[in-house]
Amino acid sequence: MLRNKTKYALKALQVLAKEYGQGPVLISEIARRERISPKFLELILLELKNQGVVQSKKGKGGGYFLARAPQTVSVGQIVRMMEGPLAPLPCVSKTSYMRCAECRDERTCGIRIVMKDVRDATARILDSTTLADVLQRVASVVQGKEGLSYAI
Amino acid sequence: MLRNKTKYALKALQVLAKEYGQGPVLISEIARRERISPKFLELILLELKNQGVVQSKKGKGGGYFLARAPQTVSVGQIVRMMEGPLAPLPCVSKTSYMRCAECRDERTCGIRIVMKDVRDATARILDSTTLADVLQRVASVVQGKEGLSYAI
DNA sequence: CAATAGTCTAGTAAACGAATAGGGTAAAAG
DNA sequence: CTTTTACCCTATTCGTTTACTAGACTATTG
Repeated sequence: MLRNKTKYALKALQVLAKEYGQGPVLISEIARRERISPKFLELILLELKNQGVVQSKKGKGGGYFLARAPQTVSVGQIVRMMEGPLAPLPCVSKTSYMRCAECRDERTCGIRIVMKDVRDATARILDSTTLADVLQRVASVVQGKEGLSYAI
Repeated sequence: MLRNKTKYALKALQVLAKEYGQGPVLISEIARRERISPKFLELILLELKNQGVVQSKKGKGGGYFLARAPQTVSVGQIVRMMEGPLAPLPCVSKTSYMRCAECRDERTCGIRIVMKDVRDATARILDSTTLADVLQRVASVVQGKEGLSYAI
């Protein structure tokens, strides 16, 4: 499960992607639109800024905006920033591999083999989906092109 | 990331799957083979027993054994038991759906659309992989049929 | 009955998660 | 140049979870 922090980061970036090229957006505006605690969101945006994903402007007319075009920011990048590796186990992570202390033979660890598949599938999806893609898929749903709902 | 508890549960079940049909295996034996704290493993096996995945026998010649054939126990079942839903967000879980409190319109939430894909991919892999499959894939690696290693 | 081996309840130290608090600093308006 | 607007940054709180550890209890076997 993703942390709230990660979910909020993605929601905020979705807003900034939508407003991309139209000047800065206030923290309070994002918070209002996504119903997130403004103070908590501030922390999150600050972290995204330190990671170089967004930029900010102070004073009147200030706010946050994407540092790069929405087509160049993948969901995978953001999730890794906020959450750490995508891999279900550290021993299958490509970006921050670590062996399991107790594992005798990594090569023949069945759990690892399966979890590597999961990691690869997750990475394939998240790394190939950009903020622009996300906006487009939302637009498709609104136009009734994509799956309308799904059974709980 | 999976918890140690989940990883240990899967490792223990892998051992029990290998020994399936050959009588009970001692907690201490599993702990030794997988280098897990025996006391912690005890708690985990107890939980698996209460969930009906394994059975036990007390006294001399006792130990734990699988309650069902390895072909009928999926990794997905075990992960859900120990970890909860596979879904990265509660609003895309099929087994324990819950809406996000702050979400205005779930249907047009971009994050949700992407995370639903991740959930589906994960579930497809974990629910279609049984303990027997895991053993077989390990055997394949030992025989040099499957990917020998992969770059870190 | 003694030895074996699982059952079950508690406890605990450390880390984590989700905020909240509040003063600091830069930029623009007047 | 001072006020207002907004972001900047550090610290703290508080409840929950994680990963164990301890130890007494109970059933089975020989």
